[in-house]
Amino acid sequence: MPSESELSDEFGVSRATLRTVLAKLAVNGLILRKQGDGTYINARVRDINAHLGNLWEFARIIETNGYKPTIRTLAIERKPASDMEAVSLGIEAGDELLSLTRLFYADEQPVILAKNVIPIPFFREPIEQIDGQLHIREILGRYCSQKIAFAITDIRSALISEDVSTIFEKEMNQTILELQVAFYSNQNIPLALGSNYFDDKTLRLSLVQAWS
Amino acid sequence: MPSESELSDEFGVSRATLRTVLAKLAVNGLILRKQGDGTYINARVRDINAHLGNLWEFARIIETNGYKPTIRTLAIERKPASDMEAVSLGIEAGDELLSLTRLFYADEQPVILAKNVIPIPFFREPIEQIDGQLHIREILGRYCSQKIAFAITDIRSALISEDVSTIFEKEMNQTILELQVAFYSNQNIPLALGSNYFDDKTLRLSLVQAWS
DNA sequence: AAGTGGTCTAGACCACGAC
DNA sequence: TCGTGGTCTAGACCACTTA
Repeated sequence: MPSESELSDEFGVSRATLRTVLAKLAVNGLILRKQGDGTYINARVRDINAHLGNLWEFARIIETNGYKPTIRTLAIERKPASDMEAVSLGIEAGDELLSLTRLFYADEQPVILAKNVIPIPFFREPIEQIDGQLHIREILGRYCSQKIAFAITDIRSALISEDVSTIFEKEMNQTILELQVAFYSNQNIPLALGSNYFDDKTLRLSLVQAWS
Repeated sequence: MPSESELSDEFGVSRATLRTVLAKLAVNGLILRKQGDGTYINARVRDINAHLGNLWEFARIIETNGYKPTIRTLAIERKPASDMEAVSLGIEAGDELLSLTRLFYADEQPVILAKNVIPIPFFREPIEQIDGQLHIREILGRYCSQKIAFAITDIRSALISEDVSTIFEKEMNQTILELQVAFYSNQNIPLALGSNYFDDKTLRLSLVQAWS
């Protein structure tokens, strides 16, 4: 790649500004930087699916695995919060939640079952109009005026449960990945929870870490 | 937290320098920054185990799960590269590898079985002297003069295999996490591979992602 | 020796939130 | 309105690689 000076000239910005951009590419390992040498594009990382800034963009993960992603909304409904959900969300058990169940397909094969819950009080608009194709980040933004600042994910292995095995058309005794996510605002308020069942026999879940 | 100006005064550095430090804390979600308001410490994230810059510091993960970590070296030996290893490492099948098998304990309970392989030609020192307590990064640094620039990890679920179930003292039919890692230099040269079997019933594997 | 990225400075203005 | 973080500039020097 061209040097920092050349690039900053080309784009008409200062070198400091350009460096902040390059730094963001570097933490994802998309470019490799060598002092005294130059900057190189990392082809190996370019084709990896989850860069852990977009771990929850399932459609993108499916796509980079080489499949055509489609999303089917299985259910949008109200339901009371369970004890565990209430604790995680900092609300009372029994408080109303919006529950959103969606199924992601890789080509025609169902591969990710995604269940999300959002406390009803966050909604500023009637929940009947929700577009099931949207990412949680967009749903929280559009309908709740909330912005996700960070997310904490627990990754577990599990035996496929009966309902999931039916949906995925897999035999029991198969294992899957369970991704339990909690999304928070920059006020540190829990905004939403996600329970995701990931068919890791069909899709690769790859993460990239880079060090400076 | 004090404002950027106060902190830069206190430490006697420019505000730009201070901001690069704060930015690193922010990508791990350790601090939350609000324009027009201030910077806040994120207590929720502080106690999480894997910040994905240190996903492979297993001892640290065990520690933040509330256990005392200990490492036992099961084997340090030479062995020929399998076909798959050869492809991943960009060498010929049959080329010699150093194979390092280690077992991580949480208190007295074995929880992570870590197998690593490094091509023998990388070593600049006799391999008999390797300290089994070291992190791969340190082993590659000290004995091979190689620095890890980035790593790609595949996360999978699996049924516990017979040997692992014996080591972990678990019943068969249990599931575990399989973490397949490849480490690369900033020349994009594969340096080492890791196959890690992670008892996710005992340890929580948590990841944090933060957005600006 | 020349060119690269890494670090740092001392300013400036803007967007935003709280008061 | 004031103070915050977000963005940006135009320079400087250093550490390092390559030739």
